[in-house]
Amino acid sequence: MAVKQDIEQSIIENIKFTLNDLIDTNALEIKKEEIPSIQIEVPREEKFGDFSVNIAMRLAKSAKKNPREIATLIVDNFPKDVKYIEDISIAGAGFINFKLDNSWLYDQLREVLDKKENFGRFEENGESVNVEYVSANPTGPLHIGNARGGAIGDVMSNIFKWAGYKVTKEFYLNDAGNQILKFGASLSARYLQELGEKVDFPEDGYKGEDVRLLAKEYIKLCGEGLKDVSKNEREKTLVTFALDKNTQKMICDLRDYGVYYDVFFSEKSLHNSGAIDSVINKLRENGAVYEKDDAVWFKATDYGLEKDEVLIRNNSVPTYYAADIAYHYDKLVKRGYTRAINVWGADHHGHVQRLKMALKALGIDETRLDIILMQLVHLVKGNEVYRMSKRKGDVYTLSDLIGEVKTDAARFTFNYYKPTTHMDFDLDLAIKESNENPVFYVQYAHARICSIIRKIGEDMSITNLDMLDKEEELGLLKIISKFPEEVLNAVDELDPSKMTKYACKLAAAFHSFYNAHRVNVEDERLLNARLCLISATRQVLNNVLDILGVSAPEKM
RNA sequence: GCGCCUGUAGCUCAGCAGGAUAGAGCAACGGCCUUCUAAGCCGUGUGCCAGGGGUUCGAAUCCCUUCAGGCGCGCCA
Repeated sequence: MAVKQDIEQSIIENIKFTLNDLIDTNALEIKKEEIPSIQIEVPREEKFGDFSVNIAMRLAKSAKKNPREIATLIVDNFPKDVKYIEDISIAGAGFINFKLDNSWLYDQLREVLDKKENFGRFEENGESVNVEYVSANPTGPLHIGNARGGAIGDVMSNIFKWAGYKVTKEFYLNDAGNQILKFGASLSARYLQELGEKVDFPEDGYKGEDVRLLAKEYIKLCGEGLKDVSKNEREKTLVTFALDKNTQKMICDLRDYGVYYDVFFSEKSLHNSGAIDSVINKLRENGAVYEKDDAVWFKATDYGLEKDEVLIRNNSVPTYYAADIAYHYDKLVKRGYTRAINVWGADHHGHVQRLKMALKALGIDETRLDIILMQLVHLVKGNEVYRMSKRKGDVYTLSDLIGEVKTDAARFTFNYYKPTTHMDFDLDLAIKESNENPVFYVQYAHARICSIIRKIGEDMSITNLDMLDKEEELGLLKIISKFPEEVLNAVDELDPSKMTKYACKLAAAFHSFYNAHRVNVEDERLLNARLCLISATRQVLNNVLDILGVSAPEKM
């Protein structure tokens, strides 16, 4: 627990104590059960102190008293000599504002220097979370939407780790189903075309150049032997070959992008292992399944959805939906993760409730599954709009992207906006103005600190911290103290952009300090104190950049 | 038609478990390097928080409704 959280907790406890006291002495005529949860916040304006509580206003109605009157009662009866609290005042409609003495900031600084790369990291909380992201069809290269999903998922995983969860990063490989059959037919057609045969290309096939290249490559490596085998066998062989190629390529591209996985989970394995049948049987036992038109249906309407859904088609092939239910059963029951987080494109939102209700029908608490729906990336280049369709083959790929924009900049940009933001990604701008990307602002702060420390040496003793009393020094310390709660906040909101925004705030506070004061001063005691301050700043910058998977350069 | 997301400064976006005078970056303009990295700092301006109703001590924030944009509503995934 960090210093700041301790203080907040102490204020809350003391207010509860005071309120109970006031009720016991009939100064406040309310029931103890009527006390709402006590909310504590940091006021926008410095002059309102360090912490603020609005409990007086919230009690006004039930206590039938003017908020300021209640605030006065609380303040007058608030315990004296609570650690760090210097002054309590009442302002506005009835806010109770707490002003702290600076010693808490110095304690905070000591804590950063003590915990170092673990400052902001929470102890294991016993929960395990499976974070699944990108999960693209391996029928073609990764596109820019996958790039956003990769950045969000990877950073969200890191945030969970810092917040004390045991994390598994997972990629769901969609290597089964209809689109694989289409992929096979496309490959087969290209294969035969390459060998000079006149065959029609399937209407809804994958028209991208990459499919032709895969066929060529197969011919080069394995020859023309598939010409005379059955269509079925040719397609199967080519698909196996191509999926493997594409999957390897995806893994490589993602690695270049700083995205690594713990588990690649194959959809096909669910079909082969009987997991799908087994989960459908469980649904059947729970009375959630019926048969109609030779197909097997899930009674989704019993769970508040608009219409029932097919689980097994009349050709006896399970749907993607059925596989996905089995997949999540595997995560939440067989593998026993306490939570599952999926990063999906917004075009899949219709699938969210369906999946959750199926889990409910299986007796699983569906709130254990959270879906981060990210809005699609709209790729623009000047006035041109890129349409991304794998089947048309007009794709701006992830490897195109990291060829033009540095990984650091791309990861930072994709995490600079909340997942719900509809993003326009202007390529010209991203490339041309890459120097204006806030990532450089943050990295520059880190490099600057390194430069100072290189110059004056790393030796310091953690003393004379109370010499840090300038506005910019205190401001920097306050931002530093916020880091742990920002981590928790990002987890609660499932929002990785909290981290980039925080990194920018921290860098800004440092740059302000840097321009206002020198570290390398005559007074050795002050020099030492400031060295502690920038050293802690560098540490926290390192920690937040670590979460973001962005490098912290020592020189720029 | 139904559902999800979005609408805040010229542009890109924060703020949305109701709270004090609505913020930041970019762009524009004016300052700041003979000493630690000017990829930086300091200062200046801008808002019918899409429109309209409601809820209450108080609404950008919650509810209803209208408008605008994006995305869904397959025995595709």
